[in-house]
Amino acid sequence: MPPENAKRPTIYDVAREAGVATSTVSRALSNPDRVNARTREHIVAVAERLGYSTNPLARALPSGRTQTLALFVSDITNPHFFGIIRGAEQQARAAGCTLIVGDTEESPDLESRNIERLGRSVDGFVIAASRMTDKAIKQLAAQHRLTLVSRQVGGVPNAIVDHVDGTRQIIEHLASLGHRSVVYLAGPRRSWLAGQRWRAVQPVARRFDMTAARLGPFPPAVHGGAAAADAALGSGATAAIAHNDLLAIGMLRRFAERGVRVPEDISVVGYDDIFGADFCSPPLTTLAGPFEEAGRVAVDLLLSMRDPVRNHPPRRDVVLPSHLATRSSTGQAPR
Amino acid sequence: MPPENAKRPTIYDVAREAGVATSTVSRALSNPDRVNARTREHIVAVAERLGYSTNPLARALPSGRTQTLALFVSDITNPHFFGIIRGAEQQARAAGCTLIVGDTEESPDLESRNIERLGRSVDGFVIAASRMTDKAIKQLAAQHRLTLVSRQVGGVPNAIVDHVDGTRQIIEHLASLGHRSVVYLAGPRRSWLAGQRWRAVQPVARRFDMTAARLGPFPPAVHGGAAAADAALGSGATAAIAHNDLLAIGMLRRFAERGVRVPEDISVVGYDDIFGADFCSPPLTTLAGPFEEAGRVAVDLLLSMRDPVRNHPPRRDVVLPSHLATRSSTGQAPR
DNA sequence: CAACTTTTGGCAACCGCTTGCCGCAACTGT
DNA sequence: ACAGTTGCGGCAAGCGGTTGCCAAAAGTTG
Repeated sequence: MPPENAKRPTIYDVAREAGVATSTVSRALSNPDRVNARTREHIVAVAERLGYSTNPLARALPSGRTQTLALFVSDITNPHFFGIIRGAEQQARAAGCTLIVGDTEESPDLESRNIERLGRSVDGFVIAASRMTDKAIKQLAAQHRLTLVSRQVGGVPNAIVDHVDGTRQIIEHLASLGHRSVVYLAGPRRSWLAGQRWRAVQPVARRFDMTAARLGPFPPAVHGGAAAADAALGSGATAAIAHNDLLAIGMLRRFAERGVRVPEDISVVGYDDIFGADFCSPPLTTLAGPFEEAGRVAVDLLLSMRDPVRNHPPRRDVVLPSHLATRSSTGQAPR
Repeated sequence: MPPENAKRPTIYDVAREAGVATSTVSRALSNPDRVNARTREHIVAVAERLGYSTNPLARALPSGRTQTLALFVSDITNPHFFGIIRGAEQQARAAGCTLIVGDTEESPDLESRNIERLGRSVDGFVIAASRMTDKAIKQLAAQHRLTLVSRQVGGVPNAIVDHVDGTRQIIEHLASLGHRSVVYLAGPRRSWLAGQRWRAVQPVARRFDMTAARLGPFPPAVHGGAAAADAALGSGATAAIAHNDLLAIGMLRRFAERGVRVPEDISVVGYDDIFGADFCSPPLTTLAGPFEEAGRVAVDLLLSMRDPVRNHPPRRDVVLPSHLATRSSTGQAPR
């Protein structure tokens, strides 16, 4: 028996069966106040009996509203995005929307191509950790409803976790442990966060009279850790700040291989507090943040662009607080 | 400037501009052989110039084909599903389809509700690690195109990793290390895999003259590990097989807390070989499998249901080979 | 050159639902 | 009792494509 063999009932079937016009059925179902309570009940009962359910495509065609949102993440295999995905999905569901999750595999091209492709069938986009240029984002934002996570571009609503303040926390923590020289292992060149973080490292390091160097870029994945670890060691710094936890974990592994003790010989810090950061060895000191919340906020911003509320100017640049999860990968600087 | 203010050109605009009928435009774009090469080129050029792109919704309405597939996983925060998601997405993209990924949060209700909700706007469903009953699945499969990952239900196409053989590998490995008693820490009652695995444990254990016990169910997450570890210890077994790596990692943590040495005091094995299994401490022995492939196959099966090929009966019950990733969490049985 | 086949393009009817506008009937106030 | 509201339901025109059917044009054949 092939599926879908029996045609599903339409609004016409319901109308005929209930002895009313299709418009009445439509209104009874989606605009309840517009029709008499008695008729509505009757229609609903008939619809129920026939097993009617409205076809979202047909509904979306005239209105252009699909009740669907899309979320793109730069690497779906990075547990960091879990929180964002789950938060976004919850919020979307709460608003009666479906969420499409897509992986753009670190490719700005794939980002814009996906957006172009889905443009008509989605009410808006959230892009997490976009790898596109500012210009490309602005251009896309002029054509489509768009919000960002972990990225700020003039005029485009976004939600970020405060990594500038977070970086301050990291440096202060390292300073308090007596470190005088720190190295930042950078993420991909296209990553906005990578630039921001490095820019945040410098002034704070200066304030604490530490030397700071940047190395990289490295692929923001575990396999990038080996090269990063070797480079960090070569730099002579006593503390290493990795672009993210994936990279940090890869570094820890490499250090273990080479017999370098963490934190006795070198301290390591990551960003994101991903799954695994608390049980790698040694457990990783890392900057944690409310990423689930960031996902929720980004969807909220998107929905408020779609359904603008009077006297309620859309928020932009929502900054969420971060905090340092201090674990054993950081310790007293070797003297 | 509000986005979407300028209406996008339709097929009518292109037709008018090119001086042909809409049907010709439609055919030129989607059925190239049906129109003269010269006219086609002209139409394509005009379409290009106007920035026309076809509205997928309008296209989907008459045909019922949306070129969209949905994948539901039982817990999107379990890294195990990464591979499946990525594989499915790649295959979907290769076929020109969009993939919707949804999290059903271990709830069979959410599974069926989601399917009901998306039924009309999607060409088919893949469910990974479904928590629904056989009956519910069969019923849904009669109404919708549906394939499964990590689940077998009579008649419904599916892709699984061979956990029966995998379980044999686990037991043999433990037997070879001198273990005589093993305990299986079960996953959720609704998990089909949990049942299958336990059923696979028994005969093999018997063959090797080991005693086997089952405890649980435990939530298949890190936080379920504490209770599981305590229970395993209480059972007196020298080896513990956890329902999945999340649970196993939680157990390792609890053992560490309680000062129980792994593998000296007790050996631990998991399933799935997730991100983190190789860097927890001790690194986890676990059953690995080609899950990315499983995701790909499930999408393939789905597509072949949608576009049946002559003399090409649909495959079902695709079984992929598994292999044991042996690490330090298993060792000689204590005498 | 007539008769016949094959291309090629147009007409118009859907696909299933929403919504602006209209008219009827019941209700209101004087 | 009559004109003026108001509430409720129906008509029909879209939304933007696809496609079966048909006719005109072009090509083929004897």
